[in-house]
Amino acid sequence: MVRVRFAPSPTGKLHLGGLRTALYDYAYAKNQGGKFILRIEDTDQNRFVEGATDNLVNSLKVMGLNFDEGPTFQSQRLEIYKKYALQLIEQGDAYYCFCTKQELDLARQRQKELKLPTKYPETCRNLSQEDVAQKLASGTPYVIRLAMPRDRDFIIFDKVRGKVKIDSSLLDDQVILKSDGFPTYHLAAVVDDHLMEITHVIRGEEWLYSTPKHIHLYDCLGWKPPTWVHLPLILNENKAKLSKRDGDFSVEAYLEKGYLPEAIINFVALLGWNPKTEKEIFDLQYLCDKFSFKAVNKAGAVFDECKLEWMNGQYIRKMPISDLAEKLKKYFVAAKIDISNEKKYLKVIDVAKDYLVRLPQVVEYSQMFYQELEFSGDDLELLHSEESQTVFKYYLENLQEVTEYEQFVKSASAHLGVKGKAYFFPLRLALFGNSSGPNIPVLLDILGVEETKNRLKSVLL
RNA sequence: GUCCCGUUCGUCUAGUGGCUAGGACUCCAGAUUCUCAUUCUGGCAACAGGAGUUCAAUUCUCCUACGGGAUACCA
Repeated sequence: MVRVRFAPSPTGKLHLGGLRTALYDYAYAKNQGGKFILRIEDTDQNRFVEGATDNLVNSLKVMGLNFDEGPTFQSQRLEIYKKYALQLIEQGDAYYCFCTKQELDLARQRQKELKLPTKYPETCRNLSQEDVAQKLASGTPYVIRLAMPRDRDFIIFDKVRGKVKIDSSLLDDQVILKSDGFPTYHLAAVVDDHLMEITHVIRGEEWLYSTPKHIHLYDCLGWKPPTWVHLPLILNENKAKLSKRDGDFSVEAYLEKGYLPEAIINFVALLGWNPKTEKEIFDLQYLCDKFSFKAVNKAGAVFDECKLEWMNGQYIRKMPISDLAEKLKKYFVAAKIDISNEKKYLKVIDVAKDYLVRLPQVVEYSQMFYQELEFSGDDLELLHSEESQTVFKYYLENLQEVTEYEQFVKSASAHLGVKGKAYFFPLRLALFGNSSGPNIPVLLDILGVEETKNRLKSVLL
Protein backbone atom coordinates (compact mmCIF):
# COMPACT_ATOMS: atom_id res chain seq x y z
CA MET A 1 0.00 0.00 0.00
CA VAL A 2 1.41 3.33 -1.07
CA ARG A 3 1.62 5.91 1.68
CA VAL A 4 2.91 9.41 1.00
CA ARG A 5 3.12 12.39 3.26
CA PHE A 6 3.15 16.12 2.77
CA ALA A 7 5.34 17.47 5.53
CA PRO A 8 5.51 21.26 5.66
CA SER A 9 6.96 23.26 8.49
CA PRO A 10 4.59 25.80 10.01
CA THR A 11 6.77 28.80 9.28
CA GLY A 12 4.35 30.61 7.01
CA LYS A 13 1.46 30.21 4.66
CA LEU A 14 1.21 27.43 2.12
CA HIS A 15 2.90 28.72 -1.01
CA LEU A 16 2.75 27.62 -4.62
CA GLY A 17 5.85 25.44 -4.31
CA GLY A 18 4.41 23.64 -1.31
CA LEU A 19 1.10 23.29 -3.08
CA ARG A 20 2.77 21.68 -6.08
CA THR A 21 4.53 19.16 -3.82
CA ALA A 22 1.29 18.43 -1.99
CA LEU A 23 -0.50 18.10 -5.31
CA TYR A 24 1.95 15.53 -6.66
CA ASP A 25 1.86 13.72 -3.32
CA TYR A 26 -1.89 13.57 -3.53
CA ALA A 27 -1.98 12.64 -7.21
CA TYR A 28 0.46 9.80 -6.74
CA ALA A 29 -1.31 8.47 -3.67
CA LYS A 30 -4.67 8.52 -5.41
CA ASN A 31 -3.23 7.09 -8.59
CA GLN A 32 -1.93 4.14 -6.62
CA GLY A 33 -4.95 3.76 -4.40
CA GLY A 34 -2.80 4.79 -1.46
CA LYS A 35 -2.98 7.22 1.42
CA PHE A 36 -2.13 10.90 1.58
CA ILE A 37 -0.91 11.96 4.99
CA LEU A 38 -0.26 15.39 6.50
CA ARG A 39 2.56 15.84 8.96
CA ILE A 40 3.56 19.14 10.49
CA GLU A 41 7.31 19.47 10.95
CA ASP A 42 7.36 21.92 13.82
CA THR A 43 10.79 21.15 15.21
CA ASP A 44 12.16 24.66 14.97
CA GLN A 45 10.85 26.70 17.85
CA ASN A 46 12.46 29.88 16.56
CA ARG A 47 10.72 29.90 13.22
CA PHE A 48 7.31 28.80 14.43
CA VAL A 49 4.56 31.08 13.14
CA GLU A 50 1.27 31.27 14.98
CA GLY A 51 -1.64 30.21 12.78
CA ALA A 52 0.56 28.73 10.07
CA THR A 53 -0.80 25.23 10.56
CA ASP A 54 -4.37 26.45 10.23
CA ASN A 55 -3.46 28.23 7.03
CA LEU A 56 -1.77 25.12 5.66
CA VAL A 57 -4.70 22.89 6.50
CA ASN A 58 -7.23 25.36 5.19
CA SER A 59 -5.40 25.99 1.93
CA LEU A 60 -5.15 22.27 1.25
CA LYS A 61 -8.84 21.93 1.93
CA VAL A 62 -9.83 24.76 -0.38
CA MET A 63 -7.70 23.20 -3.09
CA GLY A 64 -9.47 19.89 -2.62
CA LEU A 65 -6.42 18.02 -1.37
CA ASN A 66 -8.00 16.17 1.49
CA PHE A 67 -5.64 14.13 3.60
CA ASP A 68 -6.46 10.65 4.82
CA GLU A 69 -4.43 10.87 8.02
CA GLY A 70 -3.10 13.63 10.19
CA PRO A 71 -2.05 16.16 10.85
CA THR A 72 0.64 14.66 13.04
CA PHE A 73 2.80 17.11 14.95
CA GLN A 74 6.46 16.33 15.44
CA SER A 75 6.66 18.60 18.47
CA GLN A 76 4.45 16.09 20.27
CA ARG A 77 6.81 13.22 19.59
CA LEU A 78 10.05 14.47 21.10
CA GLU A 79 10.53 11.42 23.32
CA ILE A 80 10.50 9.15 20.31
CA TYR A 81 13.25 11.01 18.49
CA LYS A 82 15.33 11.23 21.62
CA LYS A 83 15.05 7.50 22.12
CA TYR A 84 16.45 6.80 18.67
CA ALA A 85 19.17 9.41 19.05
CA LEU A 86 20.31 7.69 22.23
CA GLN A 87 20.15 4.33 20.53
CA LEU A 88 22.42 5.65 17.80
CA ILE A 89 24.89 6.86 20.39
CA GLU A 90 24.88 3.50 22.05
CA GLN A 91 25.56 1.82 18.73
CA GLY A 92 28.43 4.21 18.06
CA ASP A 93 26.66 5.72 15.06
CA ALA A 94 26.19 9.08 16.73
CA TYR A 95 28.05 11.12 19.31
CA TYR A 96 27.68 13.98 21.74
CA CYS A 97 29.07 17.29 20.60
CA PHE A 98 29.84 20.12 22.98
CA CYS A 99 31.15 22.67 20.52
CA THR A 100 29.74 26.15 20.94
CA LYS A 101 28.20 28.22 18.19
CA GLN A 102 31.21 30.57 18.26
CA GLU A 103 33.65 27.71 17.80
CA LEU A 104 31.70 26.38 14.87
CA ASP A 105 31.35 29.77 13.21
CA LEU A 106 35.05 30.33 13.55
CA ALA A 107 35.94 26.97 12.07
CA ARG A 108 33.58 27.54 9.17
CA GLN A 109 35.02 30.96 8.49
CA ARG A 110 38.54 29.58 8.45
CA GLN A 111 37.52 26.87 6.02
CA LYS A 112 36.02 29.46 3.76
CA GLU A 113 39.16 31.55 3.81
CA LEU A 114 41.24 28.53 2.89
CA LYS A 115 38.67 27.70 0.19
CA LEU A 116 38.03 24.33 1.73
CA PRO A 117 34.66 22.59 1.86
CA THR A 118 32.80 23.91 4.90
CA LYS A 119 31.91 21.13 7.28
CA TYR A 120 32.01 20.24 10.93
CA PRO A 121 35.65 19.62 11.94
CA GLU A 122 34.64 16.54 13.94
CA THR A 123 36.19 17.92 17.12
CA CYS A 124 33.96 15.83 19.37
CA ARG A 125 33.75 12.74 17.21
CA ASN A 126 36.54 11.00 19.09
CA LEU A 127 36.05 12.33 22.60
CA SER A 128 36.89 9.78 25.27
CA GLN A 129 34.16 8.13 27.32
CA GLU A 130 35.40 9.97 30.42
CA ASP A 131 35.38 13.38 28.76
CA VAL A 132 31.85 12.87 27.59
CA ALA A 133 30.69 11.59 30.97
CA GLN A 134 32.30 14.50 32.72
CA LYS A 135 30.84 17.16 30.45
CA LEU A 136 27.43 15.58 30.66
CA ALA A 137 27.66 15.48 34.44
CA SER A 138 28.66 19.13 34.60
CA GLY A 139 25.64 20.10 32.56
CA THR A 140 27.49 21.37 29.48
CA PRO A 141 25.00 21.99 26.65
CA TYR A 142 25.28 19.43 23.92
CA VAL A 143 23.88 18.28 20.62
CA ILE A 144 23.96 14.83 19.12
CA ARG A 145 25.63 14.36 15.76
CA LEU A 146 25.40 11.56 13.29
CA ALA A 147 28.79 9.95 12.62
CA MET A 148 28.92 9.62 8.88
CA PRO A 149 30.97 6.82 7.38
CA ARG A 150 34.02 8.01 5.50
CA ASP A 151 34.69 5.15 3.19
CA ARG A 152 31.72 4.65 0.98
CA ASP A 153 29.80 6.25 -1.83
CA PHE A 154 26.12 6.73 -1.39
CA ILE A 155 23.96 5.90 -4.35
CA ILE A 156 20.53 7.44 -4.43
CA PHE A 157 18.01 5.87 -6.77
CA ASP A 158 15.71 8.73 -7.45
CA LYS A 159 12.47 8.29 -9.36
CA VAL A 160 12.86 11.44 -11.38
CA ARG A 161 16.61 11.91 -11.47
CA GLY A 162 17.80 8.36 -11.76
CA LYS A 163 21.04 7.34 -10.11
CA VAL A 164 22.88 9.98 -8.09
CA LYS A 165 26.26 9.25 -6.52
CA ILE A 166 27.63 11.20 -3.57
CA ASP A 167 31.05 10.69 -2.02
CA SER A 168 30.73 10.16 1.73
CA SER A 169 33.91 12.06 2.57
CA LEU A 170 32.10 15.26 1.62
CA LEU A 171 29.27 14.74 4.03
CA ASP A 172 28.92 16.59 7.27
CA ASP A 173 28.37 14.99 10.65
CA GLN A 174 24.92 16.48 10.85
CA VAL A 175 23.27 17.47 14.10
CA ILE A 176 20.30 15.18 14.64
CA LEU A 177 19.27 16.31 18.11
CA LYS A 178 19.52 19.97 19.06
CA SER A 179 20.50 21.34 22.46
CA ASP A 180 16.88 22.24 23.18
CA GLY A 181 15.98 18.56 22.91
CA PHE A 182 14.24 18.93 19.57
CA PRO A 183 15.34 16.78 16.66
CA THR A 184 16.50 18.31 13.40
CA TYR A 185 14.68 17.57 10.19
CA HIS A 186 17.00 14.72 9.33
CA LEU A 187 16.24 12.58 12.37
CA ALA A 188 12.60 13.52 12.72
CA ALA A 189 11.75 12.91 9.09
CA VAL A 190 13.50 9.55 8.94
CA VAL A 191 12.00 8.30 12.20
CA ASP A 192 8.50 9.44 11.27
CA ASP A 193 8.66 8.24 7.71
CA HIS A 194 9.58 4.81 9.04
CA LEU A 195 7.07 4.74 11.88
CA MET A 196 4.30 6.07 9.66
CA GLU A 197 5.21 3.50 7.02
CA ILE A 198 5.77 6.06 4.30
CA THR A 199 6.61 4.29 1.05
CA HIS A 200 7.53 7.28 -1.12
CA VAL A 201 9.32 10.38 0.08
CA ILE A 202 8.33 13.09 -2.37
CA ARG A 203 9.98 16.43 -1.70
CA GLY A 204 11.75 19.37 -3.32
CA GLU A 205 15.08 19.07 -5.03
CA GLU A 206 16.75 21.04 -2.26
CA TRP A 207 16.77 17.80 -0.25
CA LEU A 208 18.60 15.68 -2.76
CA TYR A 209 22.03 16.42 -1.38
CA SER A 210 21.09 15.50 2.19
CA THR A 211 19.53 12.22 1.19
CA PRO A 212 22.71 10.22 1.91
CA LYS A 213 22.42 11.29 5.53
CA HIS A 214 18.91 9.92 5.56
CA ILE A 215 19.95 6.71 3.85
CA HIS A 216 22.66 6.26 6.45
CA LEU A 217 20.16 6.83 9.23
CA TYR A 218 17.94 4.11 7.80
CA ASP A 219 20.93 1.78 7.63
CA CYS A 220 21.99 2.44 11.22
CA LEU A 221 18.48 1.90 12.51
CA GLY A 222 18.11 -1.25 10.45
CA TRP A 223 15.18 0.10 8.49
CA LYS A 224 14.29 -0.12 4.84
CA PRO A 225 14.53 3.26 3.08
CA PRO A 226 11.54 4.55 1.13
CA THR A 227 11.54 5.33 -2.57
CA TRP A 228 13.07 8.75 -3.16
CA VAL A 229 11.42 11.30 -5.40
CA HIS A 230 12.99 14.74 -5.70
CA LEU A 231 10.88 17.29 -7.52
CA PRO A 232 12.27 20.20 -9.54
CA LEU A 233 11.88 23.61 -7.97
CA ILE A 234 9.45 26.31 -8.96
CA LEU A 235 11.41 29.38 -9.97
CA ASN A 236 10.78 33.12 -9.99
CA GLU A 237 11.29 35.19 -13.15
CA ASN A 238 15.02 35.36 -12.35
CA LYS A 239 15.10 31.59 -12.28
CA ALA A 240 15.82 31.41 -8.55
CA LYS A 241 13.84 29.47 -5.98
CA LEU A 242 10.58 31.22 -5.18
CA SER A 243 11.07 33.22 -2.02
CA LYS A 244 9.29 35.80 0.08
CA ARG A 245 11.41 38.57 -1.37
CA ASP A 246 9.80 38.01 -4.76
CA GLY A 247 6.36 38.73 -3.37
CA ASP A 248 3.56 36.82 -1.78
CA PHE A 249 3.26 33.45 -3.45
CA SER A 250 0.92 31.99 -0.89
CA VAL A 251 -2.11 30.06 -2.04
CA GLU A 252 -4.19 32.41 0.05
CA ALA A 253 -2.84 35.44 -1.82
CA TYR A 254 -3.73 33.91 -5.17
CA LEU A 255 -7.20 33.08 -3.99
CA GLU A 256 -7.58 36.68 -2.89
CA LYS A 257 -6.36 37.94 -6.22
CA GLY A 258 -9.34 36.12 -7.67
CA TYR A 259 -7.96 32.92 -9.10
CA LEU A 260 -10.20 29.88 -8.95
CA PRO A 261 -8.89 26.86 -7.02
CA GLU A 262 -9.43 24.67 -10.09
CA ALA A 263 -7.34 27.01 -12.22
CA ILE A 264 -4.55 27.18 -9.65
CA ILE A 265 -4.47 23.40 -9.35
CA ASN A 266 -4.45 22.95 -13.12
CA PHE A 267 -1.73 25.51 -13.63
CA VAL A 268 0.53 24.33 -10.83
CA ALA A 269 0.15 20.73 -11.98
CA LEU A 270 1.61 21.74 -15.34
CA LEU A 271 4.70 23.23 -13.71
CA GLY A 272 6.87 20.15 -13.98
CA TRP A 273 4.46 17.59 -15.28
CA ASN A 274 2.27 17.07 -18.31
CA PRO A 275 0.00 14.30 -19.52
CA LYS A 276 2.06 13.75 -22.70
CA THR A 277 -0.87 14.87 -24.78
CA GLU A 278 -1.87 18.31 -25.91
CA LYS A 279 -4.54 18.51 -23.26
CA GLU A 280 -3.84 21.44 -20.97
CA ILE A 281 -7.11 22.10 -19.25
CA PHE A 282 -7.90 19.31 -16.81
CA ASP A 283 -9.14 18.74 -13.30
CA LEU A 284 -7.71 17.09 -10.21
CA GLN A 285 -9.34 13.79 -11.03
CA TYR A 286 -7.70 13.70 -14.43
CA LEU A 287 -4.32 14.48 -12.88
CA CYS A 288 -4.74 11.64 -10.40
CA ASP A 289 -5.68 9.23 -13.17
CA LYS A 290 -2.74 10.11 -15.38
CA PHE A 291 -0.04 10.98 -12.88
CA SER A 292 3.30 9.24 -12.91
CA PHE A 293 6.83 10.22 -11.90
CA LYS A 294 8.06 9.27 -15.35
CA ALA A 295 6.39 12.35 -16.73
CA VAL A 296 7.88 14.68 -14.12
CA ASN A 297 10.52 17.06 -15.47
CA LYS A 298 14.02 17.37 -14.11
CA ALA A 299 14.48 21.07 -14.70
CA GLY A 300 12.91 23.79 -12.59
CA ALA A 301 9.97 25.70 -14.00
CA VAL A 302 9.57 29.46 -14.02
CA PHE A 303 6.24 30.59 -12.66
CA ASP A 304 4.51 32.80 -15.24
CA GLU A 305 1.38 34.50 -14.02
CA CYS A 306 0.27 35.45 -17.55
CA LYS A 307 -0.57 31.88 -18.33
CA LEU A 308 -2.36 31.48 -15.01
CA GLU A 309 -4.48 34.49 -15.92
CA TRP A 310 -5.38 32.97 -19.25
CA MET A 311 -6.23 29.67 -17.62
CA ASN A 312 -8.35 31.38 -14.98
CA GLY A 313 -10.31 33.05 -17.78
CA GLN A 314 -10.88 29.67 -19.37
CA TYR A 315 -12.32 28.31 -16.13
CA ILE A 316 -14.47 31.39 -15.60
CA ARG A 317 -16.00 31.08 -19.07
CA LYS A 318 -16.59 27.37 -18.63
CA MET A 319 -18.40 27.74 -15.34
CA PRO A 320 -22.22 27.59 -15.25
CA ILE A 321 -23.48 31.16 -15.09
CA SER A 322 -25.43 30.63 -11.88
CA ASP A 323 -22.35 29.26 -10.09
CA LEU A 324 -20.25 32.12 -11.31
CA ALA A 325 -22.89 34.66 -10.30
CA GLU A 326 -23.03 33.19 -6.83
CA LYS A 327 -19.27 33.26 -6.48
CA LEU A 328 -19.06 36.88 -7.57
CA LYS A 329 -21.74 38.27 -5.27
CA LYS A 330 -19.33 39.10 -2.49
CA TYR A 331 -17.44 41.56 -4.68
CA PHE A 332 -20.62 43.54 -5.33
CA VAL A 333 -21.51 43.49 -1.68
CA ALA A 334 -18.04 44.80 -0.86
CA ALA A 335 -18.47 47.55 -3.46
CA LYS A 336 -21.92 48.36 -1.99
CA ILE A 337 -23.69 47.71 -5.29
CA ASP A 338 -27.31 46.65 -5.06
CA ILE A 339 -27.75 43.45 -7.05
CA SER A 340 -31.11 42.45 -5.63
CA ASN A 341 -32.60 42.37 -9.12
CA GLU A 342 -31.58 38.77 -9.74
CA LYS A 343 -32.64 38.68 -13.38
CA LYS A 344 -30.61 41.74 -14.24
CA TYR A 345 -27.68 40.49 -12.18
CA LEU A 346 -27.46 37.26 -14.12
CA LYS A 347 -27.47 39.14 -17.41
CA VAL A 348 -24.74 41.43 -16.15
CA ILE A 349 -22.59 38.47 -15.16
CA ASP A 350 -23.21 36.80 -18.46
CA VAL A 351 -21.76 39.83 -20.21
CA ALA A 352 -18.93 40.39 -17.73
CA LYS A 353 -17.70 36.81 -17.85
CA ASP A 354 -16.07 37.32 -21.25
CA TYR A 355 -14.03 40.18 -19.87
CA LEU A 356 -12.87 38.54 -16.67
CA VAL A 357 -9.40 37.31 -15.99
CA ARG A 358 -9.55 37.53 -12.22
CA LEU A 359 -12.76 37.52 -10.18
CA PRO A 360 -12.62 40.95 -8.47
CA GLN A 361 -12.46 42.67 -11.87
CA VAL A 362 -16.15 41.95 -12.22
CA VAL A 363 -17.02 45.14 -10.38
CA GLU A 364 -14.94 47.26 -12.71
CA TYR A 365 -16.60 45.63 -15.73
CA SER A 366 -20.17 45.83 -14.58
CA GLN A 367 -20.59 48.75 -12.24
CA MET A 368 -21.74 50.92 -15.16
CA PHE A 369 -24.93 48.91 -15.23
CA TYR A 370 -25.68 50.03 -11.70
CA GLN A 371 -24.15 53.43 -11.24
CA GLU A 372 -24.77 56.84 -12.66
CA LEU A 373 -22.49 57.53 -15.59
CA GLU A 374 -19.91 60.29 -15.70
CA PHE A 375 -18.74 61.92 -18.89
CA SER A 376 -15.63 63.78 -19.91
CA GLY A 377 -15.65 66.90 -22.08
CA ASP A 378 -14.95 64.88 -25.22
CA ASP A 379 -17.72 62.49 -24.32
CA LEU A 380 -20.19 65.32 -23.94
CA GLU A 381 -19.20 66.77 -27.25
CA LEU A 382 -20.09 63.52 -28.95
CA LEU A 383 -23.29 63.06 -26.97
CA HIS A 384 -24.42 66.60 -27.77
CA SER A 385 -23.80 66.42 -31.48
CA GLU A 386 -26.83 66.92 -33.63
CA GLU A 387 -26.70 63.43 -35.03
CA SER A 388 -26.43 61.81 -31.62
CA GLN A 389 -29.34 63.81 -30.32
CA THR A 390 -31.50 62.69 -33.23
CA VAL A 391 -30.76 59.07 -32.44
CA PHE A 392 -31.51 59.53 -28.75
CA LYS A 393 -34.80 61.22 -29.50
CA TYR A 394 -35.82 58.46 -31.83
CA TYR A 395 -35.09 55.90 -29.14
CA LEU A 396 -37.02 57.85 -26.52
CA GLU A 397 -40.04 58.06 -28.77
CA ASN A 398 -40.06 54.59 -30.22
CA LEU A 399 -38.61 52.20 -27.72
CA GLN A 400 -41.35 50.09 -26.16
CA GLU A 401 -41.55 47.34 -23.58
CA VAL A 402 -42.57 44.93 -26.30
CA THR A 403 -39.71 45.86 -28.58
CA GLU A 404 -37.51 43.17 -30.02
CA TYR A 405 -34.19 44.88 -29.39
CA GLU A 406 -32.03 43.55 -32.12
CA GLN A 407 -34.55 44.37 -34.77
CA PHE A 408 -35.24 47.75 -33.27
CA VAL A 409 -31.58 48.73 -33.28
CA LYS A 410 -31.31 47.79 -36.94
CA SER A 411 -34.47 49.44 -38.13
CA ALA A 412 -33.71 52.61 -36.19
CA SER A 413 -30.41 52.85 -37.98
CA ALA A 414 -32.11 52.37 -41.34
CA HIS A 415 -34.85 54.81 -40.52
CA LEU A 416 -32.49 57.54 -39.36
CA GLY A 417 -29.93 56.95 -42.05
CA VAL A 418 -27.19 56.84 -39.42
CA LYS A 419 -24.94 53.84 -39.21
CA GLY A 420 -21.58 52.47 -38.12
CA LYS A 421 -19.61 54.24 -35.45
CA ALA A 422 -21.64 57.40 -35.79
CA TYR A 423 -24.66 55.40 -34.73
CA PHE A 424 -23.28 52.99 -32.17
CA PHE A 425 -20.67 55.07 -30.35
CA PRO A 426 -22.95 57.77 -28.96
CA LEU A 427 -25.52 55.17 -27.96
CA ARG A 428 -23.01 53.02 -26.16
CA LEU A 429 -21.53 56.05 -24.50
CA ALA A 430 -24.90 57.23 -23.26
CA LEU A 431 -25.97 53.81 -22.04
CA PHE A 432 -22.70 52.32 -20.91
CA GLY A 433 -20.36 55.21 -20.33
CA ASN A 434 -17.82 54.00 -22.85
CA SER A 435 -17.71 53.97 -26.62
CA SER A 436 -16.39 50.42 -26.60
CA GLY A 437 -18.14 47.58 -24.87
CA PRO A 438 -21.02 45.16 -25.35
CA ASN A 439 -23.46 45.27 -28.26
CA ILE A 440 -26.32 47.74 -28.08
CA PRO A 441 -29.11 45.12 -28.01
CA VAL A 442 -27.38 43.50 -25.07
CA LEU A 443 -27.19 46.81 -23.26
CA LEU A 444 -30.89 47.44 -23.90
CA ASP A 445 -31.70 44.01 -22.60
CA ILE A 446 -29.77 44.49 -19.38
CA LEU A 447 -30.88 48.04 -18.70
CA GLY A 448 -34.50 47.57 -19.69
CA VAL A 449 -36.66 50.16 -21.37
CA GLU A 450 -37.14 52.39 -18.35
CA GLU A 451 -33.51 52.71 -17.38
CA THR A 452 -32.47 53.08 -21.01
CA LYS A 453 -34.82 55.99 -21.40
CA ASN A 454 -33.61 57.56 -18.17
CA ARG A 455 -30.04 57.39 -19.33
CA LEU A 456 -30.89 58.86 -22.70
CA LYS A 457 -32.94 61.64 -21.13
CA SER A 458 -30.05 62.62 -18.94
CA VAL A 459 -27.87 63.36 -21.97
CA LEU A 460 -30.57 65.06 -23.95
CA LEU A 461 -29.98 68.77 -24.48
C1' G B 1 35.44 27.61 -2.74
C1' U B 2 33.39 22.44 -2.66
C1' C B 3 29.67 18.90 -3.92
C1' C B 4 24.95 17.78 -6.37
C1' C B 5 21.26 18.74 -10.16
C1' G B 6 19.88 20.91 -14.63
C1' U B 7 19.93 23.33 -20.02
C1' U B 8 14.33 22.66 -26.74
C1' C B 9 10.83 29.41 -28.85
C1' G B 10 10.67 35.21 -23.79
C1' U B 11 7.68 31.45 -20.49
C1' C B 12 5.31 26.25 -19.67
C1' U B 13 6.49 22.11 -22.59
C1' A B 14 6.17 17.67 -26.67
C1' G B 15 9.52 14.94 -29.43
C1' U B 16 13.13 11.81 -32.36
C1' G B 17 19.78 8.65 -34.34
C1' G B 18 17.30 10.96 -40.48
C1' C B 19 10.82 15.52 -39.08
C1' U B 20 9.38 21.88 -42.58
C1' A B 21 11.52 20.28 -34.32
C1' G B 22 4.87 19.98 -32.50
C1' G B 23 1.40 22.38 -28.83
C1' A B 24 0.06 26.27 -25.09
C1' C B 25 0.74 31.39 -22.92
C1' U B 26 2.49 36.26 -24.49
C1' C B 27 2.99 39.42 -28.89
C1' C B 28 1.47 40.68 -34.09
C1' A B 29 -2.09 40.24 -38.28
C1' G B 30 -6.84 38.73 -40.25
C1' A B 31 -12.09 36.99 -39.65
C1' U B 32 -16.72 37.22 -36.67
C1' U B 33 -19.88 43.05 -42.28
C1' C B 34 -19.58 49.42 -35.02
C1' U B 35 -15.98 49.07 -30.88
C1' C B 36 -14.03 46.22 -26.70
C1' A B 37 -13.99 41.31 -24.81
C1' U B 38 -14.88 36.25 -26.21
C1' U B 39 -14.21 32.75 -30.25
C1' C B 40 -11.77 31.22 -34.82
C1' U B 41 -7.64 31.47 -38.50
C1' G B 42 -2.68 32.74 -39.58
C1' G B 43 2.27 34.65 -38.21
C1' C B 44 6.98 35.77 -35.28
C1' A B 45 10.02 32.83 -32.12
C1' A B 46 13.96 27.39 -29.65
C1' C B 47 17.38 22.28 -29.69
C1' A B 48 23.70 26.79 -24.86
C1' G B 49 28.83 26.02 -27.18
C1' G B 50 32.86 22.63 -28.63
C1' A B 51 34.81 17.90 -29.49
C1' G B 52 33.81 12.66 -30.19
C1' U B 53 30.72 8.14 -31.80
C1' U B 54 27.92 7.49 -36.46
C1' C B 55 26.48 7.31 -43.28
C1' A B 56 23.57 10.73 -40.13
C1' A B 57 23.17 13.94 -34.29
C1' U B 58 18.65 18.33 -31.04
C1' U B 59 18.60 13.05 -29.54
C1' C B 60 24.37 8.95 -27.31
C1' U B 61 29.51 10.16 -24.71
C1' C B 62 32.99 13.74 -22.88
C1' C B 63 34.46 18.74 -21.99
C1' U B 64 33.24 23.91 -21.42
C1' A B 65 29.81 27.68 -20.41
C1' C B 66 25.63 29.21 -18.06
C1' G B 67 21.68 28.54 -14.46
C1' G B 68 19.96 26.49 -9.98
C1' G B 69 20.36 23.77 -5.26
C1' A B 70 23.13 22.35 -0.94
C1' U B 71 27.02 23.56 2.12
C1' A B 72 23.09 25.75 9.86
C1' C B 73 21.68 23.43 16.81
C1' C B 74 16.19 26.02 9.21
C1' A B 75 13.17 22.98 7.07
